[in-house]
Amino acid sequence: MSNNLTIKDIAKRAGVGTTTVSRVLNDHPYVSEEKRQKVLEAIDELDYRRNFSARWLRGTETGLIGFLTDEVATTPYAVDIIRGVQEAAFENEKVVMILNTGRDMEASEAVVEFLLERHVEGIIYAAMFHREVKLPQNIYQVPTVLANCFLADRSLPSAVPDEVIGGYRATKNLLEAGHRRIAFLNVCPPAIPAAEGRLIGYKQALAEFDVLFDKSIIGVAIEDAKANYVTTTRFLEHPNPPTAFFFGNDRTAMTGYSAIMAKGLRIPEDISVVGFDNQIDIVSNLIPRLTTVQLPHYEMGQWAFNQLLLHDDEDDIMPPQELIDCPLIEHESVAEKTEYLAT
Amino acid sequence: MSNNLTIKDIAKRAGVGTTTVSRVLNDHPYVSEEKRQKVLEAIDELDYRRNFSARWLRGTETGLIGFLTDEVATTPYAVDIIRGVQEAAFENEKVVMILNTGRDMEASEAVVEFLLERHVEGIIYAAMFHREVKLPQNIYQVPTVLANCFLADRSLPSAVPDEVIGGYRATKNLLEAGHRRIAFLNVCPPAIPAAEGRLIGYKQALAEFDVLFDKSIIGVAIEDAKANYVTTTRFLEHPNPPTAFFFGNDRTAMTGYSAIMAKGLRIPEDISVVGFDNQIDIVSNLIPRLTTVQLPHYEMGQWAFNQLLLHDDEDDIMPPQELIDCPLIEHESVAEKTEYLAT
DNA sequence: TTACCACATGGTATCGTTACCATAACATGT
DNA sequence: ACATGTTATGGTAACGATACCATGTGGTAA
Repeated sequence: MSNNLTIKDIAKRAGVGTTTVSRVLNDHPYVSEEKRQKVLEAIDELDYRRNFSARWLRGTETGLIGFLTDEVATTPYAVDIIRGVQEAAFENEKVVMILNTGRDMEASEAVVEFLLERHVEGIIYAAMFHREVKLPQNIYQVPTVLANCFLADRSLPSAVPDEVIGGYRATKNLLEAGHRRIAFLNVCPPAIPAAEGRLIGYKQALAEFDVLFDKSIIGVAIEDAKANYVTTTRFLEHPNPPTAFFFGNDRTAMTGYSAIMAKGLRIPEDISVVGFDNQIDIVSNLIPRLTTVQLPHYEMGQWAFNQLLLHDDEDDIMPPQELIDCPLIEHESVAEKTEYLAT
Repeated sequence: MSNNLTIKDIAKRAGVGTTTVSRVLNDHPYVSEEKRQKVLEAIDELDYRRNFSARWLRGTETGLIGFLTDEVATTPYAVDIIRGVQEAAFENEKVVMILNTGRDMEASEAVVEFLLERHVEGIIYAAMFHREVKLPQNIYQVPTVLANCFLADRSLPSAVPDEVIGGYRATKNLLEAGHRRIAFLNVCPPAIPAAEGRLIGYKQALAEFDVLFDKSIIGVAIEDAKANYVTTTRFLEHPNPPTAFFFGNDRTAMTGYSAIMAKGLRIPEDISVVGFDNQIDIVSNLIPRLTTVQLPHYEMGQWAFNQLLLHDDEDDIMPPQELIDCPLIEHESVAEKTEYLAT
């Protein structure tokens, strides 16, 4: 039922002034232990709850953080960004409003307006996949931090995955297992940071092990499983075929498994495989489970929130652009390639 | 920058009273077109935004809806429930606060308390998978609706998937393609509604086609890919092997693909497969794409929100328990089994 | 003794908006 | 002419919590 008690009610009940009640509620000093107890009892007995609207009205702070995204709330990929933000926010007594905007600017602007109307203290903008974003101008009216995306002019703080280290770790893992011919089905289009970074990491690892980069076993992973299947098959039929595959994402690795098995080859005995993204449902239901690289969604969310708390004061200094590590998650899809080690 | 304009400021600027401004803002009658224009101009020029805290303080309504869940925000499975709620809420000018609670009662109670402190108008409680839930007592202090879960005593409105029709559709699809031996790896434990319902649906469809229920090709799909792989293999080695599989979820179907292919069998030419859940990343990256049954997450979210809007007045009448349809999503993993049709 | 400070306490103005009341102009019906 | 109703308008008291100010106690240093 509607319980509309105010601090006046408990003040009366406890036989004190409203100010004293407020002091107890906010842990302010100058309240005798005796009265504090009385107030707490009264609160308990009447089962009173503070009205946060009134509270925030007085202080001009709303305690609201906006979480804006192109479509992250809709998709499973980056759900952990939300979790990261949420947990950090909860600890800081902030409330997160999650909204998604379409991709077009006008819709975004309207949603930002919605947040501004509610006087959010800050906005976190997250993208579903690591990419450059363009934001509506009105977002600058409130502190904003980006997660899993960035602006061309770097005018806002931003956290993105360190794709290079991810690509490096995946490749190095295969090299250390003795593989020297490692096919790479990179994500695409090639201009996006994931594709660029992972390729650099791949090359770095190869160079470290004195393996020449061979363009003929580099392909692209697109959003069409059939096409990826064909690409994988083609590489397996290469005159000098790879002994290992590095797939740009776990979904493609999954399709790759099919192609490899269809050729009568075993994983990892004949072919080793590494993926990227650590999509848990895919990774743990492949046989054998897929070794992959984790995208730091949770960490980006946490970083973004904490950045927002700081952001308040500092202003025109260069906004930080954070690269967050991508750890390797090892499972059973990589095996030693002893013949090569022997050479 | 901090822009602390109030309706007083625009009242002054427009040369009218604050009441008139408020009337314009809320589309109330009794404002001349002339003054309405002046006010709108002033709002535009000063780029004023309403303070929702003050607004809600006055009206006692906070416009807040709490979305509570055991772990849905953490997992990709039921993300669409959120989307359903969110979109309905946005249209109704409500703000959704998403929070997750652990499984234990004390944590839940604390999180509900957090929501109550903020005077939410209602709570939607969602579960990650369809199951019975127990809720902390304090949740009854505010209208609450359940999505993808239910209470033993049915004391709150609830929307759950119609598992029976789902199981029926999946099985019927295989029967219509001519299959008569259909292995079923049901979800488990057997006491959960998903397992019970789908089994009933499976039996119903068999009965309709005069096929006897054969316990020897019924198994369980557990959260261990290896074990499911073994189960699938075992069924394939059955003296009278199935020509089709109905897997209790897409993850298990995915593992099933591996087991079937490892036997040198083709999908769908030799073996037809149907899944359950419509987990998009799995469904569309299997080769061939998996025919499956959709869980109505989005619809449950929408239903729950709309129910909350109604719930306000009605009280002790029996709270509705809604069964929501599970449509079949057809892809390429099912093929005609003409031999059987010929018999 | 006086002056000053730390602690304790409550009254009240205030935050920005809207509900309510009061006022006024003008039209309509009797 | 007068009562009654519709439209327009603005002043002001709430809403509930907190910041600020005022007051009062007791203790300690000068």
